[in-house]
Amino acid sequence: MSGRGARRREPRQERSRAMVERIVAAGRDVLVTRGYDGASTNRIAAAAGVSPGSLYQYFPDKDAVLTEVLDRYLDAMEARVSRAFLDSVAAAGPGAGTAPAVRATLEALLDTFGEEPDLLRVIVEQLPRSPGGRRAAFAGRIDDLVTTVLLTRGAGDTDAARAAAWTVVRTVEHLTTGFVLERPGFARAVVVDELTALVAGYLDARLSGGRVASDGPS
Amino acid sequence: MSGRGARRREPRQERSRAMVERIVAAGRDVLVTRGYDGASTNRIAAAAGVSPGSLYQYFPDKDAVLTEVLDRYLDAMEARVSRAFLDSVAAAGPGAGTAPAVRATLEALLDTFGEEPDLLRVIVEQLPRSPGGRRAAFAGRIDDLVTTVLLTRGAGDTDAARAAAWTVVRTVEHLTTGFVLERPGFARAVVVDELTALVAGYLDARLSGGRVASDGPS
Amino acid sequence: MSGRGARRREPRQERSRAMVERIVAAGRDVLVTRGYDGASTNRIAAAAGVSPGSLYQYFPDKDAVLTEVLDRYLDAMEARVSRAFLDSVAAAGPGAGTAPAVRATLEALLDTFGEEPDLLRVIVEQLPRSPGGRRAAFAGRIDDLVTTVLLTRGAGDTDAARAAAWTVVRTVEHLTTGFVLERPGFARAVVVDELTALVAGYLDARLSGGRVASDGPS
Amino acid sequence: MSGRGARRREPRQERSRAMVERIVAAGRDVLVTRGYDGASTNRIAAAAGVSPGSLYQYFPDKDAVLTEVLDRYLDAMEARVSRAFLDSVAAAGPGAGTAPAVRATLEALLDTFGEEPDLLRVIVEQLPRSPGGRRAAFAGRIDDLVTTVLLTRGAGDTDAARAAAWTVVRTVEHLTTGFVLERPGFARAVVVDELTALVAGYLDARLSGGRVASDGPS
DNA sequence: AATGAATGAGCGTTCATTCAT
DNA sequence: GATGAATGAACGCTCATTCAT
Repeated sequence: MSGRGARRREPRQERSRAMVERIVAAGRDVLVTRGYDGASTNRIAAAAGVSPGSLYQYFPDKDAVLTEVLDRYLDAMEARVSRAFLDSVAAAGPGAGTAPAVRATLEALLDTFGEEPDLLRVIVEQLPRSPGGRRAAFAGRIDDLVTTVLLTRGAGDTDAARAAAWTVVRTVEHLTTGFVLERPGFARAVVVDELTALVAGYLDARLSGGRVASDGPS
Repeated sequence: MSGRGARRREPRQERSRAMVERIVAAGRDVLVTRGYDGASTNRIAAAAGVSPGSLYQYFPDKDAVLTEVLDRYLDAMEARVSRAFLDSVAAAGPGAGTAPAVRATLEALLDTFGEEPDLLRVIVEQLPRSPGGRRAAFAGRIDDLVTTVLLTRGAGDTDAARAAAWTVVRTVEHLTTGFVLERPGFARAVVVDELTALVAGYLDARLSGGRVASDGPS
Repeated sequence: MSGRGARRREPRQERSRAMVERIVAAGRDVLVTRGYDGASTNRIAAAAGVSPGSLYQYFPDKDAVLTEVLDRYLDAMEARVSRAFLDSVAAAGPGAGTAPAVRATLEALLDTFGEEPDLLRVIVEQLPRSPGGRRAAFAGRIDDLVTTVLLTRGAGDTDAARAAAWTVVRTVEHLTTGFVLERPGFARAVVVDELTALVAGYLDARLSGGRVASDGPS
Repeated sequence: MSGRGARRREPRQERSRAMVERIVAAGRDVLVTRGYDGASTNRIAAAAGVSPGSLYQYFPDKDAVLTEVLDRYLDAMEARVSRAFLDSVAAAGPGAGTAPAVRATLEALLDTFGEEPDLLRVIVEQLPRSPGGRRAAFAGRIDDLVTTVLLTRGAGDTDAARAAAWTVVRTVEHLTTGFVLERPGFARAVVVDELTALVAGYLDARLSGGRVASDGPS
């Protein structure tokens, strides 16, 4: 995961595609069962029923395999999160506060993260993050999505919306995954309530009257 | 970084203490310059101007060196964060909202995290986190601190205070480090404003009237 | 040499088999030239003209290489010793005393041990013996062989035959190897005579009249 | 144990002598409890309550310590074995066969070897023997002793006596230690009987009529 | 004499990667 | 393409030995 941006070659044949699939699936399994340190190329190739040499036919190096595993997880996440967010926004309608949409989004997120906690854990706890890497890109796209919605909901200028989006996206991402992985001593309903209060309160203030900070900005 | 709690021996002599210092400093440097994977014992020893054998007179294994580097960083953090938080609370006084205290704490946090961004980066991005490890313990102690203050400020029952503390601590931790490491396209003052709005709004609602969620709890 | 029974993988190809041969041969050479302590994996690999990694494709650990060297020596020994013993017994015929058979066996043994005295020396002098290890097993099988022959020759009960076999096997093994390794100041013919007298006298007494000890047993 | 003949310096002072004692005692203990591979200089020094540097004040290298441990064991053995042998010879008187003396010697030997089986085991199974080393010298001195007695009992020429002594000494040594360490499935009394028959039969033939080998010498 | 901190060559082993088949 | 044997640099760590104090 040394952020060199190594990508796999595009397979041209059906056979090749199947091989890539097996390798990625094996990479995922080995990653989950043996951890990042145990995810050696030889082990992944063996788990895929493929020779080490073949692995290198499709992936330039070890990181590329794990990057692909991560990419797929992140792509699936992004699709579900985007959809859940947009559905929630649509369902809540324009009139009310943001709380219903936030709450619905949170529920969807917790459902999603809870589905593969083992993979989530190894990604969050063991996979090195590269500064300009996939996770940053992922978050950046969610930022854009939320920014757009905020702007349509009457947030002030673009910069303010971006800042607000950056803030809530990271907050929600970190606390939902944190809840799933830490399993702190309170119920899921509690986190949902708290996070809804936290985020909806913030967004409502941001959207209605613009600047709020009663103690004056710095 | 296997949280088995391996600790270095207590040095008995000034000479020994100096050696430990050199090794820890070298560990820090190598960690920053070569990353977690590049932080081999031989490299750390060489950077410290010391033989590999000497390293093992003071540290039982490789993890112990990096754990010590992390511990020192975390201990310093905890001291500064705790102090900044308590000072901010005291300075703001009981009457006003929480915004001034939150803002002051955030400023202190950003100052602190901004001092060694390279080390912060490698810690956040590359060091494996173990579930019961030092970083969890660190966060747990900050949770306790904030919980206590919330209770003295009129939060409801202990459980509610704990949930609120868990929420704001993770939010503030993640967003302040995120700002320092991501360098998103807006100014520090903006994050401070946004985070102050986010957190103070949440806490004020939590402290004044108890449950707030206007859309009804789940 | 930790008798955990680690065995090498079965080579699948001719190429592989050749590699195993080279490694085992190199292990033998290094063992003989540098001694047990000098028989490091890297040295063996280098002597075999092979990388350390290759060694570990065929042997699970260091001990497995040396165990294989020892096994081959012992297997060859056992085959030759068994054959020589049985041939000698057959050639001597049932009527006469045991002396001719004993003498022929001794000659064969001294021939055999004298062929690779360097390897014999390092095995006897430097290789750790584990109580339940290969050497014990080797001796045990020879014990069985001799026991069987003694029983067919009219030894008393099984227990007596086992004790007699145990006695003569160890005696012969130790004195023949001792002669080869110590090179005491007398000729090979002398040892053969003395050992023949020692063993044949004992066996003849045991086989003819049963208990002999004229001073009375304890 | 590389047979380079390294010896410790002679201590000149009482203090020094005490230190040597502690080191040797610690060497013995560590050897027995941790085996040959576990008997590192640092461990021995620590067990002796002495610094590694001090150990090297009295012993030129690691082997010298273990050699000293072995020497003391061997010296004690030699004293006891010699005495037992000579006492047995004297007690049996000149008239009878050799059986009573052999039997008494065997009993004494088994008593002696049985006293510290742990140390005996590690010496026999793990300590490298050097060709011209202490154990050879030990056996050589016993050879001389037995040779002398055989000559006084009417053995033929010196060479014949030496060969007979060499033969019986190795036989008795190997089988008595073998019985103690192997614990084969029969009683001590059985080994005593068998060995007595083996050795006494041989010696009686050698002493009475000279050459015996009925099948003709080679 | 005595200490014990310091050394550094060397150990057994792994694994990302290559390349002859 | 696909294989899998082969590579070799590097790893974490040990320990006999030295030497400044």
